Amino acid sequence: MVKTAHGEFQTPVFMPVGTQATVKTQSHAELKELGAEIILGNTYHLYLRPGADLIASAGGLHEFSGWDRPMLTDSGGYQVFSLKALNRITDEGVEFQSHLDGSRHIFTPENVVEIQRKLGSDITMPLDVCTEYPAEHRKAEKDAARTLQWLKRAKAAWIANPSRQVLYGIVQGSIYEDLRERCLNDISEIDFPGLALGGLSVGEPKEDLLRILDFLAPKLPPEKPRHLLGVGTPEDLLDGVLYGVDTFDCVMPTRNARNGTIFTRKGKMTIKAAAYASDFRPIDPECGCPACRNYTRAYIRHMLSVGEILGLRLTTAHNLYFYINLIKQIRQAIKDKSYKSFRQEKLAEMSEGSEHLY
RNA sequence: GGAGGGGUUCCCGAGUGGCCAAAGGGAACAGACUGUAAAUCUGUCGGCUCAGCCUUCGGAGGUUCGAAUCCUCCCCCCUCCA
Repeated sequence: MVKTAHGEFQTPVFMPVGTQATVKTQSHAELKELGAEIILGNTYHLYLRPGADLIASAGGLHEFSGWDRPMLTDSGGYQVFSLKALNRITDEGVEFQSHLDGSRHIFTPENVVEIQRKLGSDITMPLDVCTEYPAEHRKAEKDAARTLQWLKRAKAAWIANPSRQVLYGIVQGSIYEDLRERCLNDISEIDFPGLALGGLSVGEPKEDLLRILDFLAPKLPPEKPRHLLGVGTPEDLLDGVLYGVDTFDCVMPTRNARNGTIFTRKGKMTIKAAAYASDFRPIDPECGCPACRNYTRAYIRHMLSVGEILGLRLTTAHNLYFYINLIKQIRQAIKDKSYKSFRQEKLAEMSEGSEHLY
C-alpha cells in the first residue's frame, strides 16, 4: 500500500500511461471502471503543451484533468533518450528542441522539479539520462555519473522548497552490474522515498533485464517502493513482481491496442488478421472487460479496419483491463503465498497462443 | 448525326518506342511496437522450377530488332454541339 496526497493504491500496481494528461481514448470514469488506481503523465509533453503555468493556474493536474486519484509524472528523462536527435546533454542539463515547433528549451534537474511542482503530481521523477542500448561500459558509466549528480541537485531543489509530492531516485547503469550497484549505493546516501529502475527494456535482450533485476532485487531497500520504468509485457510484469517490483508503467497495452495487438490470458492476438473477419465470438469468453462483454472479434476488427474511433477505445479498454486484472490476480496470489506457482501457470498459459481461447 | 476526350496490374492514377511487371496513393495481407513525436511504422503486394522465364496495360490485327506507348479496324465510357 502506497499513500499519496490523492489517496492510496495497492501494490503491485500497473499505471496506464497518460502522457498528455489523458490515457488515450479512455475517459477518467472508464479508467476507474477498468480498475486504474494511478496514472502517469509526462513533464516534457505537458511543459510544452499546455504549459506548466497554465496547469498550475488550474490548480494542478488533478484539477485541470478531473482525475482525482494518484498521478505520477515522468521527468522527461525518457525524451532525452527517445528524442535524442533533438537534444544536447551537458552537465548543466539538457538543451532540447521542441518536437512540435523546433523552439529551444533547457531542462535542468532543478527546473524539472519546479515544473512538476506546478503540475502537482503525487509522485515525481528527477531528470535522468536514460542510457540507450547498446552502450559501452564507458558511456553507461558517464550517463550514470551524470544522472547521479542530477539526482543530488534535484533532491536539493526539492528540499529547498518541500511539498507533499514525493521525489523518487532513479537507478541507471545499463546492463552492467558494477554500474547498477554503484548507482544504488550512491543513491542510498541521498535518501529518496522510492526508487525507480530506468534504462531497461530499451532494446536489450530479455535475459539482461532479468539478470539486472535479479542482481538488484536483494540490494534494494525493502521498505521503499520500487518502480520499474517503462516495463512491460504481461510476462515482464510477472517477472518484475518476482523481483519485488511494486509499480509498473508502460505504453504497451494502450499503444499496441490502437495498433491492433490484443493481450489475452493465452497470449497476443492480432485482431486485424483476416482470420477474425467473420469471427462472431468475443475476444475472450472469460474476460469481463467492456469489449468482451458487448462486442465480437469481427466487429472490433471492422472498427479498426475502417478507422472508427470505437475500435481504438474497445481494444484499449480490453488491454488495460487485462493488465490491471493480471495485477489484481498477482496481488491475490501473493496474499495466498502462492505467487511462484501462480506465475509459472500464467506464463505457461500465455505461451499457449490466443487460438486456444475457446 | 458531328466534334473532342478516354479505357493501365483489386481500386484510383502516372507512364506516350527500349532504363516497364509498369511511378505514386488506396485497399489487402503479414510483422513491429516496453518511463507515447505512434489511431504509428516496416515489409509484401501478376505467376513460376525466381540473378531467369512466362503472362499482363479494352479486343483483334499490323509496323518494328523491340510496343502500355506508333498504325488499322472493332467494342465500351465521358463531355460538348445538333
